[in-house]
Amino acid sequence: MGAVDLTTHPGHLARRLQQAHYLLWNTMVSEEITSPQFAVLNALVAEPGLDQRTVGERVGLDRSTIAEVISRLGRRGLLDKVRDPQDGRRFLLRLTDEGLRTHKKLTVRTARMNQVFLAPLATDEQVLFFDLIRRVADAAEGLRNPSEPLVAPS
Amino acid sequence: MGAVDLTTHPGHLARRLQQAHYLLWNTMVSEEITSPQFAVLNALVAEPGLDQRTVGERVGLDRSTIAEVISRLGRRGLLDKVRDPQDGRRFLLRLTDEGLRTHKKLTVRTARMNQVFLAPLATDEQVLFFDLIRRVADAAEGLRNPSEPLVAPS
DNA sequence: CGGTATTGTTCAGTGCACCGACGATTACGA
DNA sequence: TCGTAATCGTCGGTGCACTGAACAATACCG
Repeated sequence: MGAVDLTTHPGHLARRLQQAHYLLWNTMVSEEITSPQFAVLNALVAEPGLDQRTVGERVGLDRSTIAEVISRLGRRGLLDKVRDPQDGRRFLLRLTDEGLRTHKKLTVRTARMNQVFLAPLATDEQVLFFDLIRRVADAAEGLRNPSEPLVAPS
Repeated sequence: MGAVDLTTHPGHLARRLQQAHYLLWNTMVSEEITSPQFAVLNALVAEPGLDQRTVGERVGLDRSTIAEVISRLGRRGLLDKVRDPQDGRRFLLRLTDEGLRTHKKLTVRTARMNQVFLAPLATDEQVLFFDLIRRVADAAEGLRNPSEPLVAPS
C-alpha cells in the first residue's frame, strides 16, 4: 500500500497541464506551428538579428533543441539564417515577411486560446496562477545555474 | 513591435515549469527512472494487474507513449507483462520485486524533491498552486473528451 | 452462426527536451 | 605571437508525447 497520490505531486500536475495546453493549441491555434516555435518567432519579432544561443536563452530551450526548432522554421521559410560577419561562430536570425505574417496571425489566435484555457479561473485567480508558477519555475532554474555565489568568486 | 509577453502565456509557463521539474528530478531523484516511469510504477503498486490502456488512463498517457514507457520498465526488469487468459487482446502488468523496491526508494526521494521544488511557496500558497493547476488541467481535458452530452445520445 | 463493430496493442512519423562530445572560430594571456 | 581557453553550432543518443494506420482478438447483432 505504498502508493502515492500523484495529484499532490507538482511534476505530475505540470505534465498534465502542458498536455492539456498542447491539445488546446492544436485545435485552436495551429496544427503546423507549435507553441515553442511560436515562442521563437516572438523572440525574433522583439529582437531581430539574435543568434541561436540567445534565442534559446530567451525562450528557455537548450542549444540542441533550439537548433531543431530553428531548422524547422527555416524549412518552412519563416526565418533566415546568416553567418555573422563579425563573428564566424554564430548565425544571425531574422524573420521573413511570411514569418512576420504568421506571427501576427498566431498572436490573435493565441490570445483567444489563453482565454479559453484560463476560463475556469476568476480574474484574480489567474494573476495568482501566473505568480505562483513563475515563482516556482524561477526558483528551480536558479538551483541549476552556476548561481550567484554568496561570496566573491575565488 | 507586435511581440508578446510570454510570461503571461500559461502554455509557456507550463513548459518552463515542467523543464524545471525535469532538472530537479534528475539531480535529486534518479537519472535512470523518469517521472512518468515512476507514475506507472505507482499506478501498479496501487492496482496490480492492470492492463496497459488502463495504466495510461490512470497516469495520463496515450496508448503509444504508455507502450514505450512500459517496454522500458520491462527491459529494466521492474515489471512483468502477461497475456490475459480471459481476454487475449490485453496484457496484464505487475511489478517485480525489484520494481517494488525501486518504487519504495523513489517514493522517499520524490517527497524530498517536492519539498525543495515547492519551497518558494508558503504552505497555503502550495494548496492554491495545486488547486489552480488541477482546475485548469481538468477543464482542458474535459474540452477534448466525447464529453457527457447535455441530452441523451441519439 | 457469421459478419461487423469495438477494443487493446503495435508501428511509422513528427516534434520537443535533455546530455555529452566534437569541430570550428574567436578571445585572452603568457 | 602563439597556444590555451571559452563560445557557437552540430551530431548522436535517450526519452516523452501525440496522431493516424494497421492488426489481432473479442463482442455484439441480425
